[in-house]
Amino acid sequence: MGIQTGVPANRVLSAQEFSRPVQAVLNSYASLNQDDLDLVESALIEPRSHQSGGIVSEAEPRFVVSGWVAQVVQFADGRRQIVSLFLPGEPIERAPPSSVEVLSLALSPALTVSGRKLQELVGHCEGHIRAAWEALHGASAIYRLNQMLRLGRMTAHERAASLFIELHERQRRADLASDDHLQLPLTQEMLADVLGLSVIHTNRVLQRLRSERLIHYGGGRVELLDREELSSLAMVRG
Amino acid sequence: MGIQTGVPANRVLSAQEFSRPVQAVLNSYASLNQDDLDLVESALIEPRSHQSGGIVSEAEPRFVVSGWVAQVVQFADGRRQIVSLFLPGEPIERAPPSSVEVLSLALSPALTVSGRKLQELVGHCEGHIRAAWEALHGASAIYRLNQMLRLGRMTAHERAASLFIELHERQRRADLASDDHLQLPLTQEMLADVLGLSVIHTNRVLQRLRSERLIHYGGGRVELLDREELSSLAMVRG
DNA sequence: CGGGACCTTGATTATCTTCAATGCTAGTGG
DNA sequence: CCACTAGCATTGAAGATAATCAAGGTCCCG
Repeated sequence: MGIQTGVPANRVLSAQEFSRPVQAVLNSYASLNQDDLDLVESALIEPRSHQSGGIVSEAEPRFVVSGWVAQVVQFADGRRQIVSLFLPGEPIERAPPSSVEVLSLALSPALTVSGRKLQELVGHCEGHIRAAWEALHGASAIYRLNQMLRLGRMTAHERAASLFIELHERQRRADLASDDHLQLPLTQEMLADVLGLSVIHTNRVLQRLRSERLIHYGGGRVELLDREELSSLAMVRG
Repeated sequence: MGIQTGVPANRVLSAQEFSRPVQAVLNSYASLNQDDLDLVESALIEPRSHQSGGIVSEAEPRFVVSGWVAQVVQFADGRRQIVSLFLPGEPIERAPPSSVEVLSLALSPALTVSGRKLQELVGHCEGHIRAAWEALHGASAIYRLNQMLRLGRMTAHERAASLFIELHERQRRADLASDDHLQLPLTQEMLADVLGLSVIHTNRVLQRLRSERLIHYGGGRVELLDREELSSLAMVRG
């Protein structure tokens, strides 16, 4: 084997355990009945665990179960851009075969499962689960669009607000966030690579958001103190 | 009918005429035989013409035949971002159903055709035309990635170089560009909205590229005077 | 000739990056 | 327990990059 793309999860994990976030996300798009939930649980196979910084194979469709995965582009001169993030419950997209190398990396210790079998089974289904599957895969296009708008036309301050609002919503779908908290297992350097900013400026932007009492930041979590204001910065509305 | 999404082309256009760029682009991905070319010609239907600034319907898959089409996001405060461009021969992507409104607009007077029938026919095909169809639709993911990298990590100077290199390559596929020229039917304001820059800065970046003798610019065309240097700015290599 | 769309210029300000240090905390080995 | 280290967060100062403001200029077209 050439590149390390994760190892079979050594601890025995119950299928129930690692299918929960995927179930929750699907359910958030179209409510699933017990049969659907069982289908998901039975179809998610081959858990693999990835060390922080490890490459996640894109050879087959995989879902993130825990930890965060990102598509990263690294330039020759050291600049790096995180093109998209994949959170627990979300499918890891295949990178386009491009002139630049795009790698899917685990940003923290992570666990993924194969969605190959689920994809097949859902292909033969109708109804809610099919709709949920399609909405789930359509969502990544929305996140990409948001990311494009952040990088293209928003100020640093707005970018951070927009990202936090989006990440919060995504985690709510996976049932992994409370009303006003979200997990953020990223160093400021990684955050900078998502936002398209220098680490130092990222740090100052976070400080400003804190001093404006819009967020609490620290310990790998963010608390949204003023969703109104953050949303308006993110231009979700006017 | 609510929104004007183009009118049936009034002049009688030969199918040959408006299928040429699509044939050329497909052929650039996997060389087509005469049967394939005929298939494309016979399957492209319902030409519609769009005035500059007109909305292009995304209700069904359409190809651009002439003129440029763009996906545009407009913010409440006037900021605008062109998220992606569609050149002659290329398929217009469907925008994700998102919280922000994304419109496909003709940036110049444009002509489009429906690819509905072609999509169906290719679905039953094997071989080169199928491969070409898939490569064609995969290409848009690459262009999106390039756009993301431009906006995220490149300087204004690099962004412009990268865009011109990309547009030149895309036009070459459609057989619409010579070795070192490309069409650029955009005002500097539109260019600014693609590059994520102010109009004024865009203007200065163009001047710099001219003064460095990397391009000639004007008359809706760009001449690439130093592809080596432009490519290296675009970080296609080193 | 007047108007409008587009391009260009200079001056000023804001935003963001870079460079160079410093602090903090957790882990490691003596 | 105490250096010692490594990774991460923070700070200040300086400088580059890009936005904004305010005019002009050009060209085309009615």
